[in-house]
Amino acid sequence: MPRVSKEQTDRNRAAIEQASARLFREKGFNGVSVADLMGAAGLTHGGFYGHFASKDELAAVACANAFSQASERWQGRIKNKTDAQSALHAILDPYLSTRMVKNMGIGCPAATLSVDVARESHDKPVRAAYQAGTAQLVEILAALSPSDDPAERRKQSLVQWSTMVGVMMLASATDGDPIAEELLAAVREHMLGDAA
Amino acid sequence: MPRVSKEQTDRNRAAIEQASARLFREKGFNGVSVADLMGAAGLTHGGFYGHFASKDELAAVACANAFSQASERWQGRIKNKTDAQSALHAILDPYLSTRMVKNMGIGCPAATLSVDVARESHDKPVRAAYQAGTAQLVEILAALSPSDDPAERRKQSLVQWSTMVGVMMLASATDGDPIAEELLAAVREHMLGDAA
DNA sequence: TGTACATCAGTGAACGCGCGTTCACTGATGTAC
DNA sequence: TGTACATCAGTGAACGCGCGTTCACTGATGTAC
Repeated sequence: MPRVSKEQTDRNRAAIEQASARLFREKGFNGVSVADLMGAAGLTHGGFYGHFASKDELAAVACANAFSQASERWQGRIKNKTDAQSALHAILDPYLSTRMVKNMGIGCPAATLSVDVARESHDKPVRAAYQAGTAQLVEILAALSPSDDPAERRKQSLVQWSTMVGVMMLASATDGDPIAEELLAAVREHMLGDAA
Repeated sequence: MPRVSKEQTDRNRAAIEQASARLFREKGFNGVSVADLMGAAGLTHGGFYGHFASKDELAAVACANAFSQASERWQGRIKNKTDAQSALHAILDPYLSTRMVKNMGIGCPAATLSVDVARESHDKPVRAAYQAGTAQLVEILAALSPSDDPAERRKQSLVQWSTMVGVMMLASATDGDPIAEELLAAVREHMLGDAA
């Protein structure tokens, strides 16, 4: 059947990256095999090394993509908001949701990949991708802080970020237990003034 | 060389559990083999199934132990504190530390095991252990809240808990980048009023 | 535009390796007398 | 208390399996004329 057109090759690579961004978040770097990833993209495992030098390299690409997608989604949600508070709400409301808790594959990569990245050695490319992605998202949050002082905005956004990521991971890990919903509700009320 | 005395058997089992509590946190459930665990306890892999029915069962035991140790350490730190604020400080000050960030093996199991647990299926014994441990620690925090309203104390403690766990994971994942220290400093200042 | 051929994306068997788990075996421990 | 023997904690080879990666091969794509 091979060979395949240049356009199809590009589409195949994109499909591998997209499947990886989802599956790595869902099952972790060690929880998905190269064959799984290629299968999810509709291919067989042997062709993998025509697209990527190693599974580690793909992990970095997939991580970067996951953060880029999150960043673009955030930007899209806030771009026609007139005040900082409603912009923050537009980010937090869908972020702090049961849907995100139940679907790690589409959830925040900062949460779902955090422990995987923390266990990677410091020279692995995926760490750089994670750090860059984190920096990107924190900057968006910092811009929405009401404070005049940039240092204060930065600090506030780092605390917010910690709470957001923490609650998503705790709620995922305790999913099925009432405490998961309690966590989400408490943080929603704290950050959104939400009664739901 | 075998067999071994009853006392030695108990010591061996304790050594396996202790090594597991550390290594699972450090490398994750899938990152450590049964042979690794037994080796760390000074034994060979074959004897494992005399102590535990499966690696999954040990994961649950190790998780429960890690939470119990954390809970006892917290209780010990607050037991001779006269007011709630200094008790909270006694818990948070060593918790929000670089030492904990750099040594996942001794770090908070709620943080280091969260994503591993989140990826386990709902009927795995380790999930129950994680949920019970979480409940234990949150109750300690809730008791230290200044509010009169129990529901308010509970909500505050859940938000605090999310922030604590989130910052530890984010700081671990970004360790080596300046943002890791920035995260820790921002949360310390937020929760402890710490200038360090 | 049509033909001949080189390229190379994808296939699937194969590589060495490490995994969780099983099991026949060993020999010190614990016990019965 | 001392001896004979059953027990069983720990050993290490072996099981089937899946992993990341390599590679000879295929045949449609892309190109040169």
